[in-house]
Amino acid sequence: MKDNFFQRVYEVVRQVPHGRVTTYGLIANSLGTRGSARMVGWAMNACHGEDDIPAHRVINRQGLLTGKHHFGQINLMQQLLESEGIEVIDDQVQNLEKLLWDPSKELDMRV
DNA sequence: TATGTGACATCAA
DNA sequence: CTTGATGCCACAT
Repeated sequence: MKDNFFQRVYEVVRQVPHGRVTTYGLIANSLGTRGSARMVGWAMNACHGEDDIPAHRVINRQGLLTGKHHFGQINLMQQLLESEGIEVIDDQVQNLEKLLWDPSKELDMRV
């Protein structure tokens, strides 16, 4: 099982640098499925069955912690981000463009 | 088999 | 500027 699609998403998320964040659209874009950012979120929904998936580093285009509700505890996601040195205010990541990590750009996923 | 849903993104009005 | 509607692909029922 584990379609390559999901594994790809997990792998990218795992490779997100510490203290850095990425967005669903960016991941979806790097996967080659631009616009299907939902699949990234959907994959994350299944990330509970995976091991170490820093889903808290994955946020939406607005830098909003949309998926915080799925961490089991709403404050948890913000706590984790702040713990990494990321400034989060009102469930929103500050300096998003500075912390934003583009896998298709920073990561050479030629294959 | 078909329908609905989903942690989003983008376009149009 | 804001709000609404559509698309995307995979999974669940």
